[in-house]
Amino acid sequence: MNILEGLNKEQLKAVETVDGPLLIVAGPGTGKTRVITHRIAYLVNQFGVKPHRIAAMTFTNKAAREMRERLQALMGPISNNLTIGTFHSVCANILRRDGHHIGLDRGFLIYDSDDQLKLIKGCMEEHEIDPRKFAPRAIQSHISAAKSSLIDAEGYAIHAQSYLEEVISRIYKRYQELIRRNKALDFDDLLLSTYQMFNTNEALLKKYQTRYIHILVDEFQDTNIPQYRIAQQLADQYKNICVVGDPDQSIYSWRNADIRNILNFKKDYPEAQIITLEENYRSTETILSAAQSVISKNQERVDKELWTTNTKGSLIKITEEHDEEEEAQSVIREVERLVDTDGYNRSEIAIMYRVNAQSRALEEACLRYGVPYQIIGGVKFYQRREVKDIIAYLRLLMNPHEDVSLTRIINIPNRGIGQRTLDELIQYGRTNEISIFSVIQGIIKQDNNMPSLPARSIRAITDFLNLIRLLSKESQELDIVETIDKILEHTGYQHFAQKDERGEERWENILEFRGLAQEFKNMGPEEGLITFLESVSLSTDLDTMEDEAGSLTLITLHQAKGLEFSAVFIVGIEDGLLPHLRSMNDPGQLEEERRLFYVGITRAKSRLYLYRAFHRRIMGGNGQNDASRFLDDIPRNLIAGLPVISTRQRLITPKNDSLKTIKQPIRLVSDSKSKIRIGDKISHPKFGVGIIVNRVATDQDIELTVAFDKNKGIKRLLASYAPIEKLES
DNA sequence: GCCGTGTTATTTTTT
DNA sequence: ATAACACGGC
Repeated sequence: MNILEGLNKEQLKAVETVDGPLLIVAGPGTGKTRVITHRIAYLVNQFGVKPHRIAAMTFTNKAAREMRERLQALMGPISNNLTIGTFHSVCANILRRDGHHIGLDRGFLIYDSDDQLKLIKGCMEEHEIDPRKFAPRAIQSHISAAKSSLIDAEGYAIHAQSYLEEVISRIYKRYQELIRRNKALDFDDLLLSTYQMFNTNEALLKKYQTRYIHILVDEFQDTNIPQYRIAQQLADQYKNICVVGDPDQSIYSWRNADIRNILNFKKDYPEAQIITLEENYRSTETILSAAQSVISKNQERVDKELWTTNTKGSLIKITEEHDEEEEAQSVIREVERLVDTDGYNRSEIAIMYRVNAQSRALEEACLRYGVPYQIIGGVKFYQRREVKDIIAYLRLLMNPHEDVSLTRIINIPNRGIGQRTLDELIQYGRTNEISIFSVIQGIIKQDNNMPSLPARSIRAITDFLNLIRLLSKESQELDIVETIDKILEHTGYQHFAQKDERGEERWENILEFRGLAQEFKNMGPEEGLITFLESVSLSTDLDTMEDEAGSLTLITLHQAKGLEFSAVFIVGIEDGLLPHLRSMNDPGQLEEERRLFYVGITRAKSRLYLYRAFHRRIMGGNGQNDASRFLDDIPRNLIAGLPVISTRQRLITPKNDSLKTIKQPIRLVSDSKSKIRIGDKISHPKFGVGIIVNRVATDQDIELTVAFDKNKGIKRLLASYAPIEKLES
């Protein structure tokens, strides 16, 4: 198979330009991934570059996985030798291998922002800083911003000016001490430490520089400074650095992504070639030109004219609804119409929104109409309490001196170690700069000067110590799944998890977590534990998203980047939400919001729907939102639907509920369904078999409450919509 | 040490 | 409006 086949002129040029620095500016839908993968395959096949001498960095694990799969198809199993991953995972690997040069333990843990926050709170407590005066989250983001600017704690201290910076500086310093003592790195550390290690160890850097002949960076517009620097470091020997990005899709500045990297790239490599991909293969002409109109309103932007030979396609439909519930219902009805009459598959359709909270109304509507759906993000799987508990146990087996995890589970399930006792342990640990685990060991060995505790507490901490010791010992010879089982067994976690009312759900989550560990089962005990914990820390919901056949996708605009769907619904296009309230005052941030909208629009292949609601419950209150200013930027001739849309002012509705009455015509409940009674057994294509536990007939429909399988739970469905069938009992 | 109630912040986006 | 969190009583 010819790798160069079927590429357009620019794509071809991008693939064939293999020498020296290269910037590929790739608009949405222009075949970016295709170019990257073909370029890699071309390097290997045409020039005989060994796969292990090529590194490609992506933004998400999902993107990495996709790239790997495509390369596998293109060049077979040797693709396994390529270095492909997110910056974070690539750096984690480098640090596992060579971090000992800067005193890192091979089994270091990776802290997520939750762990980070706990540690920061602990530091603040130590320094007697009132969390009401200084929000821990704010401090956290300042520290993160500092690290993203390559400023370490010492550097920060030197330049701290204001009182706030003074405070941050103290916390930063202590935070860094503690995170090191816990043998952990946070996300930013993964990058910063790698950069610093290379900076201070020339021989080591040389080793990597010599190895990697080609460096590729995807989603370059969303890289931060350390990431760019690392890419530069790695590429410094051969200068074959290829970065691919689209400034118009830069939406992560809040995570310290620095769009100036693109400008700097041109400055740092004046000899760099620049190739722009402008032919869009994804969207209809209508959608593309709407996108183009929206983005062209940004001031800070290099012009780029996308074009397509695709057909005009349908007009963009803009719909106004009264409140978020009606918005959700209206969306779901249209989704179902697309499925029923236009032959769309639900998995080809996505609903996108600005903030996760918006998913709720949509989810409820899906449940009511019995529409199978999957929510990406939301309460993240690894963030669930029960899952984090088990992770904490695993981390302790890795390193019992890790205080954050220890404090988390020392009394979970309850074993009689209360706050009082724990405080005592923490306090002593702090003043003597030793871990809580060491304090416990000391007390039990009856070392001098250890805090004295009531006999009852001593018994409790002794039991805990023995538990951890037993588990550590056992886990040395067990694979990761068996280790999890031992944890569950010795802690009695199953009973603990199941006892409260959401118990079954929690237990299901644990079993799912255990299932995820299976993948690491055939590794050695330590290897498996390290790798599994790393994978848990670095992967997100999006990565584990498996296209559940036939499910509608609910997703934030941010997460949707890089994806495409036949039909896209963007909801909540209102001032305050789609330019988000927090971004409306700052022109720079406003432009980022517009880019976010642009990203959403350009996900759509053939149909685009834009929704807004007049009323939206915001933090309890009842908010009325104006239509988004961005709607004005879509030319009217591309829009079907409301004729008044161009004047936003007119869209502010009177307070009455007149719109509420405009409802979908009543659907008749079919005969077979109306016969369903309480106690009947029914089956549902997605939820399986369930039993009717309640039945309420309203004037228009029959609402059924159905108890499904334990992991699906209880759902309320409308008889007219839900694709259910009565089973003979 | 545990459980309940009241208070408070919290909601932007995530590797 | 919701959920985490703190405080106080048992």
